[in-house]
Amino acid sequence: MPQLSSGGGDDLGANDEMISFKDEGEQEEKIQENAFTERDLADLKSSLVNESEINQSPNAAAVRRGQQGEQRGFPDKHREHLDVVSKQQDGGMYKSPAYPGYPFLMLPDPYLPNSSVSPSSNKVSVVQQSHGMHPLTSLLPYSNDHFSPSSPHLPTDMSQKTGVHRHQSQDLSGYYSLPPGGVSQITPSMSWFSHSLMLGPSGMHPTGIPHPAIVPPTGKQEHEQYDRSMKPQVEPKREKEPKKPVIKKPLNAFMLYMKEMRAKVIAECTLKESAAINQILGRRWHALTREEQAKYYELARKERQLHMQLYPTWSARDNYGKKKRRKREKQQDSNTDPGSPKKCRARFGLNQQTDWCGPCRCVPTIHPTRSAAPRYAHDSPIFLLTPLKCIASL
DNA sequence: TACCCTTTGAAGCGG
DNA sequence: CCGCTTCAAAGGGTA
Repeated sequence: MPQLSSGGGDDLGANDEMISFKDEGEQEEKIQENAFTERDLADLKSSLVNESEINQSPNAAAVRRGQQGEQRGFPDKHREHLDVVSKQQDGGMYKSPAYPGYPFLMLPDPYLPNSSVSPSSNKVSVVQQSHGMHPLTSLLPYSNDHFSPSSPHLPTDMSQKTGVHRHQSQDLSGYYSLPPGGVSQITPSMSWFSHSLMLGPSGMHPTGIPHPAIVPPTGKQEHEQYDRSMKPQVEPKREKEPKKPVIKKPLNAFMLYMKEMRAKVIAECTLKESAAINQILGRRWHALTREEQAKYYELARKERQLHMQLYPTWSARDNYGKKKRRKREKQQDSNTDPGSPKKCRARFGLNQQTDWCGPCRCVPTIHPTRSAAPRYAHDSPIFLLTPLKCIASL
């Protein structure tokens, strides 16, 4: 349990981190709260999953993955629960002084011309709640940050350029507010893509608006994604033979969290190495309260829904093999020797961890067994006995 | 230049 | 169903 580890078990992390965060006091507060809210969060996450599983959507999203029984929707019962959460988030965590240091409140409103900008937040998504916009939407890489009419990233001539009437711009104030009838009902705010769910031959959104998840199939694509893909590009070259763009995976909750918080962590600790930053972010992620995590889970879920709507035929498998040989493959190769500490959990089982090798017991992240990832949010390691306990026991 | 590192979560695959 | 793998972001580090 991360909360446990954050209370005392995370000492290891604190030691090796050698960094003091501004939200330490805040975290202590959270720890107390977490002591009795873990199950609530589990329930919440479970409900999020259930919501996605129960409500069948008759539209393209359902068509896309209906065959695999994937179901993303919102039964009213659960949505009410979500609404409560959402209200708590909107009115609570974003406004309440209980989270004085929460970055969202510290970030300037990007739509205010004189708004001061965080020194290192140029690239980070900015969450803002004013203007009737859902406070979470701007975390979405392909949300208002790119589509808002006042966004500096938006090529104002895009619609002219592409001949697309972007009537949806104003409606994006609530793109991800879920319709009463569930996801299957495309909200007016989502109608900007509902009129044409089918992708063009190139995978580009039919509107001509480059979806942030679409990246050029070049080698650089991995680092030229959401943000840059939205910038106006004068590229007569690409007219030649547009290769099939790569549609990236939608970001999960933690990725959204990282995307938002990276700049803050970098600013606080002056680290730049992403591996180290990500370690910190991972610990912070576990230290988040249930509301805070739920926000990102919900956001990620909505992003998946949007992604599903935009690319009904896309599959995560489409991007398999896009990257080069991975580290784990090499590890596997090196682990082919019989004495290797491979798959101890599979060999001995959870009940016989004493038989596990050292790496299996105490190296949670780099060992292959880490890949036994929870399949659903409610099975998040937060709520399960995870190798993190090894860290705490060291 | 290409890959590694590092994190969590989602999805796909194979047994 | 379970275990495992891959990919998603990011950018300094490394070969």
